[in-house]
Amino acid sequence: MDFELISSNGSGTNARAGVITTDHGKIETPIFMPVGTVGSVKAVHMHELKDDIKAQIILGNTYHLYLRPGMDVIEQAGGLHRFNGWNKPILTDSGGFQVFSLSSNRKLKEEGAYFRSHIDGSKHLFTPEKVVDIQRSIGSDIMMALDECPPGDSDYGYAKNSLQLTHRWLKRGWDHFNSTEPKYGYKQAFFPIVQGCVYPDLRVESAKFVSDLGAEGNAIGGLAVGEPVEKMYEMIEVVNEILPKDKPRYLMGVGTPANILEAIDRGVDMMDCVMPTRNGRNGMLFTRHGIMNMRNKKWADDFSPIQEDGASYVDRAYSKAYLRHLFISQEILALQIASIHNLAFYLWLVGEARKHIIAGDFKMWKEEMVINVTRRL
RNA sequence: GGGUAGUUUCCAGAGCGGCCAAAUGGGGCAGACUGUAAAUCUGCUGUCUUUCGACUUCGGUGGUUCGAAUCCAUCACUACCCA
Repeated sequence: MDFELISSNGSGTNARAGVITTDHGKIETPIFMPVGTVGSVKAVHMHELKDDIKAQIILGNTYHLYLRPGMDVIEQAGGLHRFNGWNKPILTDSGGFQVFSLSSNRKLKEEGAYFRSHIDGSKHLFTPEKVVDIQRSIGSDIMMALDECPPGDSDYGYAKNSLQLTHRWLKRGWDHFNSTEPKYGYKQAFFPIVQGCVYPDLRVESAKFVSDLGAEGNAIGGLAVGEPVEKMYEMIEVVNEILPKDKPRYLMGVGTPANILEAIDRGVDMMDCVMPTRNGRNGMLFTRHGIMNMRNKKWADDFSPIQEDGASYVDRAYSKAYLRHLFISQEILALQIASIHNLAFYLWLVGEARKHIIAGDFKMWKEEMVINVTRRL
């Protein structure tokens, strides 16, 4: 994996534009990465992902793919790219987020995280090494370290202990990564993850620890997990002050359109989030003019296009009234339209951000766009 | 023409003398959702009131009772069965 910085040092902003090159193609940053947990971006076909949404990289999840269909199937398929038909870059999360989201089904020990499967209750152990092995089998272009993602309201003591465990795991995962080989003939990168909750000194310590590994890219985790949004922005600033400038920075699991713009402003290059797909399936549409809840009655007789100047063909192919009807009728097409729309918007948003970074007027454009995308329509 | 069952808040449907403004489901209205156990979850859904609470409702009318959606009489209507 290679990262080329094309533009940075804009006035009043730390925003950067760059290009990541992987064996499955290039990624223009800043980039938003649609989430395809079990190997599928929910409700969206691969051709829509490529041609309509213009996704450049998608996510998969180690925990979910390991449980189902299992590594034997993925390996027989020749890796996830061949299995799901996505021949562009794939990044896999390690299962670290499931340490957080499935906290009632897991137990943390020094050796790793013991999970009970949410599917059948069976017991599994995820170690930092095993998670690397699984991601080797999946064949993701970028794999993530196993970490503990503590809740946003964790106290300092918990955060400190958690961070130390994450760092010990990180060292083990990194060593294992460096002593193993890819299975499918193309290169894989390993991203370590900065933790430390909302405590600047822990974030600084973690950012230094992570930077010292010299990985090809670095991630910021443990944000947007319940802490105030201003804390999140502060932590991004603290961490990006330390993370190497010549490596991509990946802010994990963020966020709203406004969050994304603010993160880019603070020097983040990569982001992912379930929000455009999940909230889309639940009737929420993000646009450059504001947010629409498509189930609201006010759209019932609004026959104007979903978004006249939208980034996807669905924006002009269907009306607001029709999309509302589909949601109210619980038609599966509603979920497809909303998912395509939201993802296309997210990709458009980061694409525009990139243009404005290169043009040098990102800051001004961002200030205005943050107001627009936050508005309720 | 005869018989039987029934008529409850938007719909379906509980309720069988006080704990009923009335279960439950649906529908409706709104909200939430941030490295996906989510096509999910939450709230509201007679009127008035910020709350407490007050008021008007269970086909119509008239009774019984301290008290009726619940018991009685009668009228109207609906469904099914037999002619």
